[in-house]
Amino acid sequence: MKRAILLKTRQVVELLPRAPFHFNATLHKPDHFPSADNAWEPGIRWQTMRWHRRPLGLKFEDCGTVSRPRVRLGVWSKSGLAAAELNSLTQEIGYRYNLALDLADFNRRFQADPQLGPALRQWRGMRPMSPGGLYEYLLIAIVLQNATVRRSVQMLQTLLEHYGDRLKYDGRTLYGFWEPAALNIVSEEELRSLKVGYRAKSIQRVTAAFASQGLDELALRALTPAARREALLGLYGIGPASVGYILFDVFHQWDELNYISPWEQKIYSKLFFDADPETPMPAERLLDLFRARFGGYRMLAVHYLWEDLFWKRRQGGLDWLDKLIRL
DNA sequence: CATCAGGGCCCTG
DNA sequence: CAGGGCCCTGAT
Repeated sequence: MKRAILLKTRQVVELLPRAPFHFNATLHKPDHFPSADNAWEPGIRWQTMRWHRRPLGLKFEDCGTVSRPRVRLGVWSKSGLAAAELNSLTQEIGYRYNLALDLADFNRRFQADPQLGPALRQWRGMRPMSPGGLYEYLLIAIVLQNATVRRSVQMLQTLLEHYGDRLKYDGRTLYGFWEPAALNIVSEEELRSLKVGYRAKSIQRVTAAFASQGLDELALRALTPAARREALLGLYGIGPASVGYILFDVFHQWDELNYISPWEQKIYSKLFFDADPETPMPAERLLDLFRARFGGYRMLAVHYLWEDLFWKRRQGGLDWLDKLIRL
């Protein structure tokens, strides 16, 4: 096992998200598969992150309320960040966790929706979030493809163990994602030996896009949605399902919902039509419903109901859902 | 034991 | 634009 890197310098920043802000429903997504780059307990999330090549350990602590939100962010590093670095890091975290997102229009518009209204009240102030950058998300999307959840978990774990950093901070040891350049020199054979299968080629080519072709996440943020989609679809191994997730989670396109995969189709059919998962509604019919009911915020609306469902699943009793997830 | 499909995507015809 | 093939794994 790799030796752990000790992140011994801690710096603290106070974050003030725009109210309303729901700490736990923002900082923990029960539908995400578990991975060793983060940990959560109510009121606290630990998350590793690489910023300007430095491996960091983050700790978010809830120190406020939904209407008076305050988050203490601990930043652990090897030797401390300069003020400008800490500042740019804080900006980026604000972006990735949508801390400044104004939900007023969204909340107003759907408060009376018989299905969405109650979820908006229960999870008032929840935002989507994506702790990693585009590169990390692409890797996660690739290991999700055509695999059961358990296998996806295994593939990411193996990749983190082989190419990531073991980071020790705040009494925990978590893995940090590798720098694309560090993986760019690895052969397809070596990757295949880690049992990622045919995904090895996608991993290599996506990594090369960052490490040697200069793909720039910030530049993609500045593109129009259509150009951004096209650029992402141009990446080898990235198709409509992965792009849909990325445009929403990484690029914050709240109305992005144009593709429904078969397993999601079953869940949506049950949620919105109470249909038996064995005989789901046609995906087109679901998409029409979303357009009509949630237009402008299609995926954000569905995100609230989806998270609500997966929080409920934690309490147990959703056998039909457990069967569809098959951990 | 063998067979099969899974939280897709690429490539071919 | 439909359909076959792809790595591996656990379920059947």
